Amino acid sequence: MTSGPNLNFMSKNHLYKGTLQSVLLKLLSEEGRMYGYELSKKAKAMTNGDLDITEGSLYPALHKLEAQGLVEAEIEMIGKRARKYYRLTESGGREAKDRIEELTEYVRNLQMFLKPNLGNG
Amino acid sequence: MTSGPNLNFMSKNHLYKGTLQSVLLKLLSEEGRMYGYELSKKAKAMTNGDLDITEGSLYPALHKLEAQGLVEAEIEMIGKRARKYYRLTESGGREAKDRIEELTEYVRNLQMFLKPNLGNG
DNA sequence: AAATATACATAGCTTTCTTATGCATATGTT
DNA sequence: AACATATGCATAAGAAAGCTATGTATATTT
Repeated sequence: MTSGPNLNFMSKNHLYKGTLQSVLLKLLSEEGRMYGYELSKKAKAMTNGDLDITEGSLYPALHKLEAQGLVEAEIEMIGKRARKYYRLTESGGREAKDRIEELTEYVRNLQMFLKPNLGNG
Repeated sequence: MTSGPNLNFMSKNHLYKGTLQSVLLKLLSEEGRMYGYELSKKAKAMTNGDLDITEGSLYPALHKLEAQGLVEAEIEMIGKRARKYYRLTESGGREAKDRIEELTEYVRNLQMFLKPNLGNG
């Protein structure tokens, strides 16, 4: 690496704390069926490279969602490699809807907080 | 209170995880000089009642900001009661500016994430 | 061949926040 | 007067979330 240094230091992940489950549910509710690695890449792409979900967060989070009955998994072999696809359960679908609303309101509130004068604009 | 029950249960605080210091710095950068209790009330008012900064979060956070040299405190007696006013230091002012930018970008990214099709609207 | 990307997983740690508790004064209600 | 609520600060103990580090293995690119 002579020319392009890795800019992976100083990620802004800390702000996303508390949003991870909601983010995963949102993606699954749109794409229908995704696997872990795919989820993390998609999340990153959709947040301008800001949200870098590490494996240490991602997989435990997915397992937790599964344990809560919000998603269900299915392993698919791609050549010799196993891929674990997740999709929302019925209750997961309802939960996703709620979480997305909650996230949306949260964003609206943060925006109001940042620009109180433009709150109703 | 016979008619209006307390709706203090089920706060949505969890989403705000990671934003507390930034929120405090933002308020101080606008108001110039505030005390703890005032900060928590103002934050709540500015987020539609959503962000309820408890004392157990608030005071340790302020102490940490002080230890980092970002704010400085001054005790003022109101009658017999002590009030601790905080204001940004010079480096705190710079930090506040950075944090506010970061928060703004974060909100922008979350919004893009929630409505990718309206991203450039 | 070596490096990087894909793909999953878990243990241990740190940070952040919540709950619970404590103390004290001021104000409003009955 | 008594009681409840609001104001105002503080800390200890615990929970929750996420990060770092590590492990394993296949696929692709250089």
